[in-house]
Amino acid sequence: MGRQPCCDKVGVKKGPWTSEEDKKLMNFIMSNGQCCWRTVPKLAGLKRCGKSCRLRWTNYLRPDLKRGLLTHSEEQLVIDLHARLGNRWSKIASRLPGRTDNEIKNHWNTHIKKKLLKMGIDPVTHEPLAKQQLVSSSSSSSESAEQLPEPQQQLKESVVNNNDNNGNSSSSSPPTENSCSASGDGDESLILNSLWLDDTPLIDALWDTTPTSWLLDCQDFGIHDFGFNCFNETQSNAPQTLETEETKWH
DNA sequence: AAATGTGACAACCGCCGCGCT
DNA sequence: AAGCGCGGCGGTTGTCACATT
Repeated sequence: MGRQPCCDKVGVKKGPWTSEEDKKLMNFIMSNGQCCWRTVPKLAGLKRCGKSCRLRWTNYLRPDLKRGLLTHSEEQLVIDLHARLGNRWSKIASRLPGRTDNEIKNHWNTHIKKKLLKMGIDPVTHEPLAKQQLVSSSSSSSESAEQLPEPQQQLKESVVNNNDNNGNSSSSSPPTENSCSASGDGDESLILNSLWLDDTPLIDALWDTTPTSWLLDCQDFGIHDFGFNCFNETQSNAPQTLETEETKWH
């Protein structure tokens, strides 16, 4: 005999939350704290599944949440962490204060993924698409027919090297990019250890000192057009960008 | 101005690991 | 020790808003 079910799916409301429901849930959590989600809907007077309440709270109602688009620095950080961790959105989110896994996942799927594809980078493996085509010539996928120009190859390599340095400044063997893909597992424990042991705030600290910001700098005009001058400019502007964009969103 | 297409985001679904009974 | 539910996670879908034709 285990526990009682989280909710008897009969009479459980679905769909978008109303402001009334939000208020009830918010009031309940604020006065009682987060505990035992199964009982929350009953005690808070909600006809929702406990799971739904938890999701609503963590993704929307939590007072420490930032709202609005991810900032430049956050986006860069997400890309870097994704290269290391794959689709482990909760792990990625844990490194971005005020952001939820759902939010980051959505942003990845709607923004970053497309940007990387546009730049000729596979959003799953973070490898240049042209390079992948050489390896697996059988794949005639039409996802992106763009060829990767030479300069980007060099830049991409700098990303790889940079990632290695960031996460593994210690003597442990640096992870390969393939080991970071959603399916790959190889040295991930090492990667994770190095990430979790590193308590320095990743935003700004990680990216402002690295050449990887080229990824985002190139996003708007396409890979064929970028110039290298943008690096220094953007790096020096990054902190301001972060600040201004954050204040822009309530 | 209306119809259609596209993008963005909130929410749901199903699976998994852990801990409780 | 085994079974079961809870909480958490990642993938997917639904819906709304905005852009384009």
